[in-house]
Amino acid sequence: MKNQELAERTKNSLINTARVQFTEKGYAETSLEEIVGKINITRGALYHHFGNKLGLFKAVVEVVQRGIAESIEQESAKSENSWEQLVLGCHAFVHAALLIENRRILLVDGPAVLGWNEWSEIDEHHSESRLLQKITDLKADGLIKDSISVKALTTVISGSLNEAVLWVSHAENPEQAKDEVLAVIDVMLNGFRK
Amino acid sequence: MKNQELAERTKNSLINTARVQFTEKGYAETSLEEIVGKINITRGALYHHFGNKLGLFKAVVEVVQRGIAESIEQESAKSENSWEQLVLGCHAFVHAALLIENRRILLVDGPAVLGWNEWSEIDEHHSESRLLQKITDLKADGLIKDSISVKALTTVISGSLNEAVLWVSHAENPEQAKDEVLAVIDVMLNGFRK
DNA sequence: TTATTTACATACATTCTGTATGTATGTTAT
DNA sequence: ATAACATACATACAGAATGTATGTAAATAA
Repeated sequence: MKNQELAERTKNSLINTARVQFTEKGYAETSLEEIVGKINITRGALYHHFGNKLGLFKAVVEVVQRGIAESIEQESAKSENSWEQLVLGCHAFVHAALLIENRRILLVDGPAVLGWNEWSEIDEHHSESRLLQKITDLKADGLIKDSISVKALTTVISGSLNEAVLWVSHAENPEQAKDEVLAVIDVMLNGFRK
Repeated sequence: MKNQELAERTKNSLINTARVQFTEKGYAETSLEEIVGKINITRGALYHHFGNKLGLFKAVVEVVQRGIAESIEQESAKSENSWEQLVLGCHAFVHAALLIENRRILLVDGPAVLGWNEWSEIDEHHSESRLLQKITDLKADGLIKDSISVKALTTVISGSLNEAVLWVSHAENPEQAKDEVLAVIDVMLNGFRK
């Protein structure tokens, strides 16, 4: 079993340093040599474990998504009220997505590099699926206006959160911007309530 | 003046075919040879006129943005009512962004390739500035809830529209999806109304 | 203990972008 | 009208990056 844990260690090292590089320079601008150089191995190891550059990126994306989903889960569990859980979840997403180690991969490069189909497939296993589930429940409980499509609403909310995070992160005063954005989101969510 | 119009023709050809290629294959996956090959010139001409690959992409983005902005302008002008103009503008954006020749460049590659700063700089000269202006006016006229920040609201609306378009374009039934999304957007906008 | 798989390294082929240079044609100044 | 210059490209080349094919030592299985 010494071989397996060695492999596991190299894979994790690759994912971790790749995440840093992808975050700092973006997918296209990071070379694989840059990544393997940081941990003193060669591209041979990388190609052995991940097949190609995209394979490594997907592995990084998985880690990022898992982290976000966990944050949301944790935060929204702080309330018993179903509607409050939605609000808490949205706020948690904003907080988590704002973190440097998540932002670019989650909001910019992820969708662009992987393309819509592959991206939403991954997304649906994580944060977006949580949001969809919550909204489906709220709709079933009659807490959301009847005229509204659950999937369309999920999309609209998700999109607004994404763009909001990007704006906040580039605002002159990010703290204030975050407050403003969260306030707008609260109003928005309330607008969908029955 | 014969030289100038020749140059203008080549530039337009490059922009047009580049737009097609960028739309079909994305920025990273299109090679410059592919573009110049289609119109039987060499990369020399391309580099002469646009400096580099990014320069050509920016030129394409400008064209796309201008088109979208014009659609919005035109549609929203169909009403005298200020609030209706906002709604019409949002709907027009959805329609325009859904067009194949705009979608990918506007919603996926544009922001990812150019990065937030450069993208918003271009965006602020076109569609986003129109939206911001409209919302600013509505706020000044007391038609929007007081607690809401104009810039944050603009961001939220813009983000929801973007994501909505992407979802509609990949839906099994795009026509229905579009109707659903527009309905959600109307509800959302109303939620911000005072 | 021999065979085979695993985890890499090394070497190489290919494909891009970008730059430097060459050239013919158009434009301007005298 | 012609010399000087600028423009609009084409051509050739350098450099970087991905991906693939092959080699190898260590671990594991037979």
